Formats: sequence, C-alpha cells, structure tokens
Amino acid sequence: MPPVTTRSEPRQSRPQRVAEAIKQWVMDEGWQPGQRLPSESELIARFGMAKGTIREAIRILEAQGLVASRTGPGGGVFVHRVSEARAIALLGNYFYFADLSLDDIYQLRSLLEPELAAGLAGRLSEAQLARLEAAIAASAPPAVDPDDEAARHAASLAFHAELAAMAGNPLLGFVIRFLAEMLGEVTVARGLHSATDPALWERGLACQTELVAALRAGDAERARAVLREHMATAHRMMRDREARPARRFLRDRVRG
Amino acid sequence: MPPVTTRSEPRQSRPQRVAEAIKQWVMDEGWQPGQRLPSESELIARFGMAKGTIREAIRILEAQGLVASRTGPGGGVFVHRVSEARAIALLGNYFYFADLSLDDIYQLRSLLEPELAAGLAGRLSEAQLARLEAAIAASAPPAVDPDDEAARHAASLAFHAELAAMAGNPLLGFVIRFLAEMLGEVTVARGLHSATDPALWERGLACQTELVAALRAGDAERARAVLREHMATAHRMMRDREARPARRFLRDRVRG
DNA sequence: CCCAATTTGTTCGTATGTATC
DNA sequence: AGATACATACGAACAAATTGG
Repeated sequence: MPPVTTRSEPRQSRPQRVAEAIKQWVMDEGWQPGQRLPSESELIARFGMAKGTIREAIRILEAQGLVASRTGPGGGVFVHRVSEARAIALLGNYFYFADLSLDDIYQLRSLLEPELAAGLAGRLSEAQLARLEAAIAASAPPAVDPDDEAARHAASLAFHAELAAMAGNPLLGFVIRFLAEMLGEVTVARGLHSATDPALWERGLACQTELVAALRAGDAERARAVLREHMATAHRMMRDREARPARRFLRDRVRG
Repeated sequence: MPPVTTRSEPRQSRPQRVAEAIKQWVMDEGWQPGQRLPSESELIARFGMAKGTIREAIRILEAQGLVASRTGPGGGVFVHRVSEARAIALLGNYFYFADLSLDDIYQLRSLLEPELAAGLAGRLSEAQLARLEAAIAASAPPAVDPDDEAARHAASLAFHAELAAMAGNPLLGFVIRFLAEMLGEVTVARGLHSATDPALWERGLACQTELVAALRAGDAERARAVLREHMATAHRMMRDREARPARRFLRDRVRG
C-alpha cells in the first residue's frame, strides 16, 4: 500500500462496481428490454475478472429486476424491464422496517383515489366498466366461511387495483396499487378480514356500485365524493383493531 | 402441454432460492437490523451448497438493501434496514422504463404536498422552521452562472425534502421525497434548470416564505392554499419545455 | 430420439485482503 | 508485529438447460 495517494473510495466490492458499470453502459447505449448483454465469457474478458465476480454482478442486476438470464444456445443475459410486481416487492422491503399504521395507508389512499376516480369519469369503455362491476360482484355477500371472507376482501382490493390500472398517470396507478398490496398484506397477516361489520360492508359495496354509475355518467364530482366516502367507510371498518400492521416482507411473485 | 406431474417449479436458480429462504428465515425469527447472520461457511454447511452459490445469494439480498457485509474478525453478514436512498433508487429503476411526463409528477405533488403542509401547521419546532428558512435562503437570487442556477434548483427541491421529512406519515414523506428526486433527475438531465423565468422564480420563493409563516402561525388552511399555488407555479415553470423526462437510472448514492 | 454445440449454473481448492486482538 | 477470523477473489473443472441438426 503506497502512501496517501487520494484513494477514491474503492470501498465497494468488485461485483458492485461491475454491476454499476454495466448499468451505466446499458444506459449510455440506450439498450432496450430484450436486448442481449455480452456473454459471461465476454464480460470476463472485458472486465478482466474471474467468472464468480462477474456472476455476482449479474445477480445484483437481476435482483433489481433489470436483467434476466437464460441458459442454452441463444441464451444469455438480457435487459429486462422492471416488472411492477418486483418494484412493489422491493419497495415493500423498505417499509418492512418502517412501522406503518393503517392510518398512514388510508391517509394516502383517501388523498389519491378520489382524485383518480374523478380523472377517469366519462373516459372508460364499457369493457372497463364491466371489469369493475365484475370485481364488485366477486366481493358481494353472502359471506359463508372465513376463507370466503378473505376471498371477498381480496376481490375488493382487486376493484381498486383495476381502477388504478386505468389511470392515465403511471405514478398514481403504481402508488395506489402499492397501497392496496400493503393493505392486503396487513389484512391477511392478521385476522382483520374476519369479523367485519356486515352493515359497513354493505355500505362499501353500495359506494362502489354508485361509483361505477358516476364513472359511466361522466360525473367527476360525484365520483370523487363517492370514493371519498368509500375510503372513510373502509378505514372505519379497519380502525380500532390492531393499530400496527404485521411486520412482513412482501412476497415477490415474479419470475422475471 | 406435457402431463401434469405437479412439478414444483424448480425454475429459480439456487442462489435465488437460498436468498428467498434466508429472507424468510430472518422474518420468521424476527431478526433486527444489526444482527449477524450465520457466516458463509455456516450457510454453506446449512444449505449444503458451494461457496459461490451462497455468495450469490447474499449479493441478491445485498442488492435489495436487506443485508450488508463486513470483512475481518467480528465481520460477517448483517441484517440491514433498507435505506431510503436505496429504496428510491430501486423504485427509480422501475420508472426508468415507464415514460413519465412532468405532468404525471406534478399531478401527484399537487395532490400530496398541500395536504402534508396542512398536517404540519402549528406542529413544527423553531429549529425545524429555521431549517426550512435556510433552504429558502439557499435557493434565493441573485442568479449568476448556470452552475449556480442548478445549485439553487437543488436547494429548492431540498426545501420540499425537508418538509417531507417532517411528515408524521412515513408513506407520505417517502412518496414526496421520491417525486422530488425524480424531478431533480429530470431537471439536471435536461437543461430545464436554466432559462427559468425570474418573475416566476420570485413568485415561488414568496410562496415558500409565506408557507413557513403559515406553518409557524398554525394556519393549516392557509398552508394548504399557499402550497397549492406554489405547485401550480412550479409546474408552469417547467411546462412547455420537453414533455418527457430523460431516460436515466437514478444514482444510488448509498454505501450500505 | 439422440447428439452436439452453446451458454448459464455449480462446485471445489486455493490464495488474498481486511479488520480485530 | 503476529495470529486469527472472516469476507473476497481467482481458476479450472464439471453439470444442467436449451437449441438445432
């Protein structure tokens, strides 16, 4: 080790640096999803490092959802567009440590969803409206056993996911779906899906039905108002049980 | 379609499965940040796999920000709380491919920030208010060269980051800081920080100053109204230039 | 159906770097 | 300074998956 030659932080491991370099490379060249990166052996030659080092770098990129690899001829490492499911899972990791409350989640939902609905009023096709109605039907009574209860809760969240998917704003849609996912984790992780007040549940369903009507009619103001009330209802339904969500990582359902 | 032999999807690579198993393990045991995972050699023994495989698994967890490793005696792999900077970078990867517009970003900011400000009115200490005022001062005129311009824009975003950090709601705070980060990327990636209308900039500063006054006075309504106008001003300042943000990955400034 | 080529996936042995005592 | 304990990196070999002949 020579004297103090202004070492510029070689503190990152080699795989991390290689991963960063490849990422920058992809960005500079403007490579698109589906395009193939150089093969392992080419990367070994290019970076002058051992196979294991290069492989670890690729794993880092893979964990971020930025590349995917396949074996065999025609295989290799490919640029991959980060899937929403993976982005949600990665972000969920962050909030695993954050100690969120139901109030935190519902505050955001109450801010965003009414606005989303207002923006969609009069802009949905019949097919889209039908999908929303199907989600409502799937979450409708009668309730039978606890499993059925859970399924209907999931369907109710699906309604909001559908709505979010129709958002013109990808950011808004993502945040709403993420919140719904977090909420779903909370409800299944604890027994919050059971013992719901039937009257409140009915009320929620009525809100959703009226919302679809307002969307079809193109009445933005009414859509906003209805969803605002729906959020309040749902929040009330959850409140005064556990105040803290269970600490869990979100499952990453993604293969790519 | 081959016969249905209920293959249990061994399609994931071993490192991925090991990483998933360790993650689950950490969760089940409720391990906290700072606690040490078993050493490499112990993991090798426990999973019955080679060193390289285990190392790749650890890299996967490291890339997600869930663990960090140190060399030397007393070193090892440690549970790590995902840092906000890393979460922002990972989420930024997702939106790299999403083709966001400035309007998308500002729509969300306009929805969230006024509400945040309203919630903070009357609840900030003098020290916190002073930090906000410092950020305003740093972004104030006079403008000299382009570099100075960029620095003042950064300070302006810092004002919003400070505000978000004071939010009682971690979710709200995160989203706002993420949006500010994305906006910062956009403004530096293209020339949007230069050629700003001085009158509009002045107007933005006046809004921020008035906001701090409202916060100090505990006037939630005024805070909301002021920030709403500030958002509109900022949006106007950006609009009618490039409609699409540059496609860039967010830099991950994090070491841990 | 098998065989061969190609590319990632996995293993093992060894050596090096780094931080603590 | 030296010993120790740990991650880090290298290299060569072998295994598995996929494609095409």
